[in-house]
Amino acid sequence: MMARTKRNPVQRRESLSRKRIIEASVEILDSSGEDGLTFSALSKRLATGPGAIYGHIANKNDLLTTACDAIVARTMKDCEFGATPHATIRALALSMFDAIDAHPWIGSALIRAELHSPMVRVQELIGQQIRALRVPKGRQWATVSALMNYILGVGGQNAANGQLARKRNLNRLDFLQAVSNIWLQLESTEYPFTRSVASQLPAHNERADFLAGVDLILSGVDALQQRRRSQNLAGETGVTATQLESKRPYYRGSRPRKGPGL
Amino acid sequence: MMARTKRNPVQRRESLSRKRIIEASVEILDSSGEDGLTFSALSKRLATGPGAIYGHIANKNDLLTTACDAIVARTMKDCEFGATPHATIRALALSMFDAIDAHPWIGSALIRAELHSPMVRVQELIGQQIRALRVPKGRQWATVSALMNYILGVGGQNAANGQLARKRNLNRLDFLQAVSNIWLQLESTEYPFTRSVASQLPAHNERADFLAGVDLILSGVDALQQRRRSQNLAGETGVTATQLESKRPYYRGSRPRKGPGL
DNA sequence: TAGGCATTGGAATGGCGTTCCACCTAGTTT
DNA sequence: AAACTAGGTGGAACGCCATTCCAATGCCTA
Repeated sequence: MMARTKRNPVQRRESLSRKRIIEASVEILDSSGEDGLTFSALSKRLATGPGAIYGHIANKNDLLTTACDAIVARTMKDCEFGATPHATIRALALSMFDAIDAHPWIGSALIRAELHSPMVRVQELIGQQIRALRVPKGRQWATVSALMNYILGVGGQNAANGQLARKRNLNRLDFLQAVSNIWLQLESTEYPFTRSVASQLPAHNERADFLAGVDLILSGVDALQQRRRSQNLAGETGVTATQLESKRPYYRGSRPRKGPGL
Repeated sequence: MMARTKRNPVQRRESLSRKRIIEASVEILDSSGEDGLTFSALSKRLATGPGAIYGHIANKNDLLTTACDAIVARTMKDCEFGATPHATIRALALSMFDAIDAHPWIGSALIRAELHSPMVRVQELIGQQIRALRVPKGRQWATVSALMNYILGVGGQNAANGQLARKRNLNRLDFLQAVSNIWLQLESTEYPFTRSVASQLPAHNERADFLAGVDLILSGVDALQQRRRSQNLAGETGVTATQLESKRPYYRGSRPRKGPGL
């Protein structure tokens, strides 16, 4: 029979490892952006060939997701807990906002990521705070979704703006001015709101506005909590089921692929 | 001198046009997914060569953004207005949710889109409702951001799940079961919340939960409005400025590119 | 020390977005 | 009516990329 004892799956020299590959990927992503991460660039930096990398990583998606997860994990470990659930959520939100700003590629990587991995970390921490706020079970999911999507959405948008500005060789202010001008040139009859916001755009503070949104959602949580308490309701669903027929029979498979098992 | 009379910029036969190209793109995207849209597939369908397309479209990004915009514009035109701003926002949210579900590629296209175009349409309609609710100027932007990011974020996530399920040849229920199982296998000490939600996952109703999130945010809007009224404040900023030093000097250009002028 | 096999790395592959340029045609000029 | 011309057209070609393949390598086990 063959060897069954495999304490270490072979540990050669300074050999390749998933960890080393991810570290190198993060370095490349941070220095050269998303487009900079290619298997040839990566293998050059690791002094090897592209083929070797595939011994440790499934494909580029895997690479991006894992790199993203590394940053998210690090961010959430360093994130300070606040005295109250509200404070903790705000702290987490700001940490994520800054992390995405510092590593803009996270934004798009989070989308590509397949359900588990990075998002779940965020979901968990927010969820714990939501539980601490005694939000009823039936509403927890929607509440966490609202917060998580806001944080990742606005964070990603902000980062995308930064990348766009860099591509155009503009600094923050010039970029916002340019956007403002474009918005001001829209049809005033069709775009009254956008035009009215346009002028405030260059002066606005991304982080302050970002936090204001978090507070808005949190105040919604509080309001529903208070209403529930004063009415002494079970409040399990909380959904007024309006227009709730789904229009399609949902998805049904056609094109088979391989990919790692979920 | 040369000809200056150019009534039509030349109209050959059934000639190519930006419109025809976008229509064909949408058809391909809907039938074959995001990966199916290639310039060779597109030019084959249009009975021409890839080069001809570049006379009307800048690049693939342009193609995707414009196709996305076409769907968003159509969706918002068909979207019914409600009796109240709340009702209108809910109707819009559901319309977008369904549109993204029907055209899953919109989700990723919206991210790639460069600031203007599709997002602005959504932003405008929500903004108009927010104004109708008499939210003070200083809070409008954060409010619209919260709603828009929630709608597009959750919608995109839902669509991504659908695509993932299709790729794995699973129907909705089996897919949710699989995700639920993965979540249940997480460390119970580290992931108490995620585990607690996992069991509810297969039974949950995406659209109901989605709407619940919209209502959550709207209730936050209402709560802040009532507080403002009862306290009779101007409430211009509404941000309690905690931890608001930005850590980096923001972005500063390095890599020049070409691309169409903003 | 000898053998075996997982790891390695570079060459090869197929496909993509994009560019290039010879051709063609509609509209203008003579 | 015939020649001209500018710009739309389409197919070939380019460079780059993710991914695969396989011969060579070197570590572990026996």
